[in-house]
Amino acid sequence: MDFLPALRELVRTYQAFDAFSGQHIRKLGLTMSQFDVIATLGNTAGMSCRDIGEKTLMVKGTLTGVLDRLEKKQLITRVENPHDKRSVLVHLTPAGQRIFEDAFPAHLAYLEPAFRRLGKERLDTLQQELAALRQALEQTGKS
Amino acid sequence: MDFLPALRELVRTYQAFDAFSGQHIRKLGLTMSQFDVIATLGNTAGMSCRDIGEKTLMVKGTLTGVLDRLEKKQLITRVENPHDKRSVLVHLTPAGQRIFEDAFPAHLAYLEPAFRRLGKERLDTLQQELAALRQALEQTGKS
DNA sequence: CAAAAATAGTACGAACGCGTACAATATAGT
DNA sequence: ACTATATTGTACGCGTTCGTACTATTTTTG
Repeated sequence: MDFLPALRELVRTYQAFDAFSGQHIRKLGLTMSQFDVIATLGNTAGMSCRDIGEKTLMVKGTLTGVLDRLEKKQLITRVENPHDKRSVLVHLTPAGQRIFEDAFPAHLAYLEPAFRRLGKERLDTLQQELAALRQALEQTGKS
Repeated sequence: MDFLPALRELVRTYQAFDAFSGQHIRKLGLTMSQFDVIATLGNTAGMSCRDIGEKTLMVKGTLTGVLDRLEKKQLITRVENPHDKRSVLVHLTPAGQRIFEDAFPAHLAYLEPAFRRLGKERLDTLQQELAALRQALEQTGKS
């Protein structure tokens, strides 16, 4: 079975999205990962690294570095979790909150036209087939 | 329009593939990028960096480093192109050729069961929808 | 309760990935 | 021919990504 074309298209499309999205975000002085963390942290009362990693799909080792740079930019703070001294709670600072309120809707508005071109139906189909492939990969990986 | 779920699935699926594929390739002492270059170079009489980059979707700056490491491993060589002194021709060494002949089919065989689970039809659909999304992204990026 | 196993986060090294700048060479335009 | 422009690859810095190892805490178990 010749799955290489589909595979190739997966990579190409992912990269196209990454380029398209990243181009906009870099203008705000952020990286995709940093933006992702800020978007995740918005409208929350603080999250552990573990939870952030789960949402953003970053492994914890990666997250440490991203948080370090966000902390240096004074967009987030790390405070000790009183209930579990192993973990920390990550919060947006007021400056981080401001970026969330400005940049997040702006970025959605930037992305929207591209996805609108596809239409809801095709987008749904795409999502389903992607999920099926992912499951196939994860299932095969286990066995 | 709520495109975030589809977007999220794109990223998750890409990462799932990357993890699944990379896991196998790392056992051969290669990285995905290195494997990609070797697979591209197999059955050719040598290619320029430009062409390799086009096939593997790496930007030239990235490629320089990957080629450096492959050269250090003595899997490729860089020879001057007599027709155009700006460019170099990248070849597989005999050792590189051996890896291509062994690892490339082995890796396809490793990937195949996962894709087989989806079936040809769903795979085709997936490819089409991905291509549509990519075009939408590229079109929107231009205008 | 004490030892063993799990969990949270950090530290670190290797490799990518991208943007920018740069040197060498080719190609166009005049 | 000569200059302006484009192309090829490298150099470099910043940030990400991953795997592995490690410390500090829970949590589980015997």
